[in-house]
Amino acid sequence: MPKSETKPKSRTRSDKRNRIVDAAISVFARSGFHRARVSDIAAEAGIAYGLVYHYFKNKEEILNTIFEERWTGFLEAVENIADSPGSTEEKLVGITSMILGANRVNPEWVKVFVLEIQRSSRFAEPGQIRAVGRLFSAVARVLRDGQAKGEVRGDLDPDIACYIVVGGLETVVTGLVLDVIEIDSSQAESEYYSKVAATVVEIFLRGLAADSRDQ
Amino acid sequence: MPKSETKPKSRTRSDKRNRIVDAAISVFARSGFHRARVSDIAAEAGIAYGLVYHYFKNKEEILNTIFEERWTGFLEAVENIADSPGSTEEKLVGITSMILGANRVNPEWVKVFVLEIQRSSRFAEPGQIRAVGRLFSAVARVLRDGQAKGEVRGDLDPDIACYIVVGGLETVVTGLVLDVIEIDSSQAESEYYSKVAATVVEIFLRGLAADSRDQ
Amino acid sequence: MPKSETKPKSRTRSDKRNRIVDAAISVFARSGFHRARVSDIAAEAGIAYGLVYHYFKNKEEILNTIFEERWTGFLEAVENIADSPGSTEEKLVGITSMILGANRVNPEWVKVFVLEIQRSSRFAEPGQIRAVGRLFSAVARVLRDGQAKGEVRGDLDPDIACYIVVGGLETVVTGLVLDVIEIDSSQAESEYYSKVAATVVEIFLRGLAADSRDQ
Amino acid sequence: MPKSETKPKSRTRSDKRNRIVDAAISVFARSGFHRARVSDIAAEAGIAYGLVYHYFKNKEEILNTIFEERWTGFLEAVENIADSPGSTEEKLVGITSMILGANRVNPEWVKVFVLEIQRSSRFAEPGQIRAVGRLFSAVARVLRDGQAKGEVRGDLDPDIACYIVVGGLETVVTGLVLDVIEIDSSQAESEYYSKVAATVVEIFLRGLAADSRDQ
DNA sequence: CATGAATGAGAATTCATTCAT
DNA sequence: GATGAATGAATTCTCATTCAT
Repeated sequence: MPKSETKPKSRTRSDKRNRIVDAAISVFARSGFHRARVSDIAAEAGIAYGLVYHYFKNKEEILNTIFEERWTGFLEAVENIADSPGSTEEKLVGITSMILGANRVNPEWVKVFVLEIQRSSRFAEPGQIRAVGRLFSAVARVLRDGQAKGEVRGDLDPDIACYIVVGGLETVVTGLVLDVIEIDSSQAESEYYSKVAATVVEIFLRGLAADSRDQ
Repeated sequence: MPKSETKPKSRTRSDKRNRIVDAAISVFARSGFHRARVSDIAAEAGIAYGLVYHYFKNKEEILNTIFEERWTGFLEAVENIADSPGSTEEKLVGITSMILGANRVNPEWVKVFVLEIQRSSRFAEPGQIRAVGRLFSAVARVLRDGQAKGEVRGDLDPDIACYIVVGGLETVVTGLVLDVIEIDSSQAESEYYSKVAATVVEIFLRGLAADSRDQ
Repeated sequence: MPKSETKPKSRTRSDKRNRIVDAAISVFARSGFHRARVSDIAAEAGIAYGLVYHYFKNKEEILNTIFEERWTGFLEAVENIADSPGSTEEKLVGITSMILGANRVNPEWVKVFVLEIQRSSRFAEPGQIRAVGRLFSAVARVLRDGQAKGEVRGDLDPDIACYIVVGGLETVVTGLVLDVIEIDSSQAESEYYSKVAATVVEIFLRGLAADSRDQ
Repeated sequence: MPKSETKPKSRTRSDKRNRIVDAAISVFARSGFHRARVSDIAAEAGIAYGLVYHYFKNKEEILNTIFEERWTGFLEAVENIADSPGSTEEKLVGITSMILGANRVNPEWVKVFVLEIQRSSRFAEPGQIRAVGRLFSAVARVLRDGQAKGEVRGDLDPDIACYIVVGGLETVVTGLVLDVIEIDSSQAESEYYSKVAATVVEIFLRGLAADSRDQ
């Protein structure tokens, strides 16, 4: 066989697979999971659509893969922060920055996670609810630790409060994802994100009320 | 003959139409918009397949109708509270209670709104983004008014803060909708809702930090 | 019965019925039989569409009615000409004028006949083929009579020739119906029709060849 | 194992596509475009339902394809004759024979063209009206050239006369297609066609009138 | 590994027709 | 006669998934 070209045909295996996952993220972000066609994903990845079925059992498994492979890494980073020795405020700032940062670096990924994975029945499925639940748990743990250290009020239920923190953050992110929160063009984007992060944590920690600090 | 009770028959003309909308809410809540079949809705409503198309142009229009006819009423109630003469705290408690209450009275409606309408392309459509935006705006107005009255810190941007408030609330509601927030069986459900409402408003106003009050 | 108003409620019966037929002609001309909805016809007639089924068994029967009630009258007029004592040329001019005239007076009717009734399987249905056939037969009779009188060449088969005459005419009419034959704006419409009629008969009688007359 | 004869399998890639087109012609000829179901076409072609949509966007596109792919070839043959150096009579005989011959060789194709494509809105669509118009134009050109050469009377408008020629021919073809023109069983079919062709051209050139030649 | 032709279950939608009022 | 709500069969079209090459 004269097929001895020097083409770098190595790591072909996971190369294509990753391209499929990346393409799926783009397409899911653009069209949503249900509207996305497997052929769209293949076209975006530049491969034949039959190949998708070499790497994935079906369309749903792509979504699961996005979730498991990418979310898990993200989650571990969050849990690292949650279980670090810092103060509650430091931890919340860290988690908030991480989430907002993810949105800046890879908004499509966040969009898919926020709009597709979390929703639908998947949210309620054991495997994933546990995975999503880990985020809530991490935040709840931060709060509980804070209570133990006297940094967080003891009269609040951390298992409820964590929903407020994660949900508040998520909606801000959603607003950014959907371009509903308008970014003042007079300020650099990165500055705006800093401002948002500061606002978010400030509200969670010190609250909206004027008297809470002034008294 | 006990036939005298089966008699009323078609009374309000839009009797069937309402039954379709109600059925759609149930089915959408159960299966999600995409998975829901028109035939499911018809079966749930106890009417024939084609009648759905007598009243609605297509499946999507049912979703829009749910949104327009029911969300608008809800929104007006929220705006009434926002524009009432009460204190910021009273208003936030009012709005929070209203949202949590809606979830208690008609959880399917909230589920459809939270999981279906808000998502999909609809969230981004002018008409509806504006309608959804009205909720955010109403909360932002409450905060701005509070700033003017000195009840809310002046150093926070209400247009960002409103996302945190609405989002925090929404996620709590979602948690309740999806039964992820477990309700301690030792307490009555209604008591639990009160506790949740109090916690939510407390966090938004006074924050999580212990020192914010103690100092 | 106190219903003694002086409203001219007489001939109501066929009044509505005729309105349905007229409306159907318009709608069929506009959309074609298959695309035409019964509700379109009812709307055009200004009545409830259930009423259509009072007067007609189904949609097809409306088409048949148009055919039978209107075509028959037209056909009798043609047959009258065919069986009149005039010369062959006079008869052909008469028939041609009648067809072109019908198109001027009621183009929708002609359009429906040309495009809908004659086509489709109906052309082949016994009842109608006979009725359509009567037109061909009438023309064939004119030609046969002409042969007997020595006005028409005896070497032509009238049963084939009649197709050429009717078909040539019909296509001219179709061209007019579809506005494919453009009418020179410099001449009045009525003059144009006269010119067309003259051309048609002239061709049928004397042919296209220059030498046929010149010799 | 007798499997060696079932082997050929997919050869030309567009093998199936052509089978769909051929099947569609048969089904359209049998049932008409509107009555024809896509499933009928698939069954006739011996392929799966969905494959039709692999090759064609929708049912209408099949009709368009029949038109474009087959009509164009036919048209070019007609135009070749029209633009050849022969006499007017030779050209008309050539075109007539071509049309009658097409009907003998592939009556279904002619039937679909005559009954389906030409009708419906298609006749009025720019692209196709132009294509159909090319047939009329070709005949008009033959007549105009004949006038220039003194073979055709100069007092006739070729733009009207061409409708008569094409239309006369078409109706004869339609009569044959629909078996309304009965073929005398005493003569061979091919002879009959010759007779029809001769009659048609004879009428167009020399006309029906006895005196046109006798004088 | 790759390809994309082939399959067919599913779902939406249309609309002629019936029927209770 | 008149109305239009109600019915549901019929069809088109989509697209995930399989499979032969």
